[in-house]
Amino acid sequence: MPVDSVELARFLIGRVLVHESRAGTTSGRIVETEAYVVGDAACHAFRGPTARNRSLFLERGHAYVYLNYGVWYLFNISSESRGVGAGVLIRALEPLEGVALMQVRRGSDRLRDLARGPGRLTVAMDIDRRHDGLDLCADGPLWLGRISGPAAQIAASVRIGITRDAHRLLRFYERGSAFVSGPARLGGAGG
DNA sequence: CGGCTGATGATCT
DNA sequence: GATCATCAGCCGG
Repeated sequence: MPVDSVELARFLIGRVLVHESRAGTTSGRIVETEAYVVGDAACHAFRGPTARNRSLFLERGHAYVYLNYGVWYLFNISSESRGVGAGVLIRALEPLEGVALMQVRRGSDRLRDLARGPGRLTVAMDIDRRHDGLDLCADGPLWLGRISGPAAQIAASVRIGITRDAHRLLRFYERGSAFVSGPARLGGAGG
């Protein structure tokens, strides 16, 4: 696993996220991420640890899950050494296993929309605060698997939905994927 | 497809 | 009391 937050954000594109829940197993291929780095005013850890964000300060590879807008859980992976607050937001998955279960959880049959967007993917995968702080590289219900499919062509853009440090190109996604969230016009930079 | 808006509640100041 | 790392639904072209 890369030592740098931006490297991790790129490294995660194409890898599989698996949740083995009581209701069944769901998994998806990560197609979109955003890095929230050290010294980044948009990062929740920017002002130091709190009860909510403490998982960002765990060794890289731990889950940070928080409630956004009082409605949606957003799933991140801590990305630096223990004591350093930074992480990678998982923004979209291409559904692999457990599509039928995802459809039930999401209340929708539309494959493309099941896990396209950070709030949708936690619903489809049934990820919430119970998973906050889990080591995603250890034995457990939620874990990171290997690369799925051919090597992805990765593009970069500005991050979505933030106002501070908004100009930085810290969003990464698989070029051409139908499962990437956000307006298409944000695409185009890098590769 | 792009643009807009209300919902909604934990968290932090 | 302000601030959100969003989403579904609605509208116009």
